Amino acid sequence: MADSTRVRFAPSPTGLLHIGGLRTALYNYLFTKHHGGAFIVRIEDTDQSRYVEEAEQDILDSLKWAGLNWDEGPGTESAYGPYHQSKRSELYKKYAEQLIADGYAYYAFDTTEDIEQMRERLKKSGNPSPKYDSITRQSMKNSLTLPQDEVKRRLEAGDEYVVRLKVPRKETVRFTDIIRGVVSFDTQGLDDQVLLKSDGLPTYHLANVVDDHEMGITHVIRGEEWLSSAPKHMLLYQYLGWEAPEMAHLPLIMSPSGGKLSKRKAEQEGIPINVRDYIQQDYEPEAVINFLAYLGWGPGDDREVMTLDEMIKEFSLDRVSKAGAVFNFKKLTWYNEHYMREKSDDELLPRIKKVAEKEGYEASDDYLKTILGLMRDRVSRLPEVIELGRYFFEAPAEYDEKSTKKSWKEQTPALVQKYLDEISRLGESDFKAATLKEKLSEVIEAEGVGFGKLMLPVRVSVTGMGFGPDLFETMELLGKEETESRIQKALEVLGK
RNA sequence: GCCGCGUUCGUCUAGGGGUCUAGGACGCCGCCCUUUCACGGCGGUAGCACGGGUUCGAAUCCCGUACGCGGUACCA
Repeated sequence: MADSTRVRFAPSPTGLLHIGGLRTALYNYLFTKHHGGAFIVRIEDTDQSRYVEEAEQDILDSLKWAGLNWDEGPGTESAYGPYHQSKRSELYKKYAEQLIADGYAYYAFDTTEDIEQMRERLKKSGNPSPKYDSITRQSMKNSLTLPQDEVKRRLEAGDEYVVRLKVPRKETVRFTDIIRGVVSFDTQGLDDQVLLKSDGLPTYHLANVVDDHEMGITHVIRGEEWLSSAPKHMLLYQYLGWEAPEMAHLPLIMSPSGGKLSKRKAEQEGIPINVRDYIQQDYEPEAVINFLAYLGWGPGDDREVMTLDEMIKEFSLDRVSKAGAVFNFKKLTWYNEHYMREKSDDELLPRIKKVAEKEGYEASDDYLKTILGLMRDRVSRLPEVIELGRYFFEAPAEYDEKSTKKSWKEQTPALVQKYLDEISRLGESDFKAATLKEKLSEVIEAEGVGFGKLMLPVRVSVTGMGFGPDLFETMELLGKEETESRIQKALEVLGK
C-alpha cells in the first residue's frame, strides 16, 4: 500500500497516564497494527501551566508495560519528528500566519478582563453561553475591527495577542466519523477558537491539525470528548488546503455511578485510575489490556480471552460500540485471575520474590514456588499470595475470631493435643502431607468424630485462619518443628 | 440553556426485518467436585427505555418523547 496507515496517540503530560488513555492508545495500536501501519506517540505539551515533570516518563513507561511499543515518538525519532509539540512552535506560528494572510484567522488583543466583561454583558442580556464568535468579534479588539495601522503598531510594540480562527457565520460542517457515521454541526454554535496563545504556543486545536498533517497521520482515533471540537479541526484542514484524516471518536469509559470516569469518581468507587496503580499493584498487563479492549469492542463471537496478537488480527473500528462503557472492576479482577493462573511458576517467581522482599520475608525460590502453587487459585492479584499467606513466613500473631468461635469447642483441646502427640512421634522425613493426613484420620476415627472437628482447629492453630490451601501441604512446607510449636502455642492461647 | 452523541440482562456485549420463546461473558444464586477456602464442571437469575409510524412481519428502518453522556476556556 502506498499510503500506509499512520496513527498517533497524543497524550498531554499534565498527569499520570489515565486508564482511559491507555485504552485510546490500545485502540490506536490495534487498528494500525491490523493494517500493518505505524503507531506514533506525540507529546502534546503546549500547556505550560499544567505541565507535570514526571508525567511524560510515566506515560511512556505505562505504554511499554502494556506492550504498546511505538514506531515513532520520544526516543524513536524519525524524519517526522520532533515528537514534542513544544519543539515545533515555529511550525504552528507559520501556519497561523498563513491563515491570517488568507483571511481565515485574525489577531485579537483583548485581555482576559475584556473577554470576561463581554461575557458578563451578554449574560445579563440573556445569552446563556456567550462566545467570542462572528457576532461578538465585531465589538472586540482585533485585527478585524481595529484600524490597520493600529494593528501594526500593537504588533510592533510587542503587545500581547492571540490568533483566533475566523469561524464563518452560517455554515454546516459535515464529516464522516468511522464509528458514528455522518455527523454535522452548524458553525453558529462554534466560537472563534484561539489558535495561538499569547505565550506564542498553539492550542491543541491548531497543533493537532498541523501535526497530524505534517506527520502524515491517516486516522485520528481519540476520545468522544473531542467530537464537539472536530468541526473546528475540519475547518482548519479546509482553510489550510489539506485533506483531513479519517476520524473515529471512541466512546468514553464511564464510572459505575455514571459520568466520565474521572479521578475523583474512580477513587471514590475504589477503581485505580492511573496505569501506574495497576503496575504497582502487580496486575497482569495482559489482563488489563484484554479487559480494556473489551470495554467497547469485541470480536463478535464468544471469545473473551485474547492475546494482543489475536486482537490485532481481529480488530476493526466498526465493531467498536457507540455508547459509553462502564468500568466493571469485577470483570477486570476475573481477567487478572485468569491470566495469573495461566502463567507458570517460573514466570511469576521473580515478581513474587520482589513482593516477599518488600514485605521483609526471606525465602528460597523453591519455598516461594510452593507457596505460589498453593495460593494462586485463591487470590486475585499476585501480591496477595504473600499478603494472604503471611503464615508461610511467620507464626500467626492472633487467631481469627470467627473461625475460632466456629471450630474451637469444649472437646477441641484434647483432640488437638492427641494429634500433636501423634505427629510428634513422626520422624523429620516422615513429616509429609500424606502421612499428616493419615494421622489425622486415625485420630478422628479413634475418637469417633468428623474430619472437620479436628482439621479446622488445627488449621486455625497453624495459620490463624479458617480457610486456605491444603492444610497438610501447608504443614509439610512449614516443617515439623514450626508446625508443632504453632499447635502448642494455640493450645496455650486458645485454652486446653 | 444551546450544540452534538448515545440508549439490548446490574455491567460488558452478540444481534444489522422473519432462523429471537434475544446468544455469550462478568456478577449474583444453586448443585456437583472437595471432610476447609478456592479452582473447575453443570444449571439458574435477569434485558430489547417509552410512544407513534413503515412492513404481511421490527430488538433490528423512520419520527417523536424521556433519560444518559460529552462539549460549550488563551486545558487537553
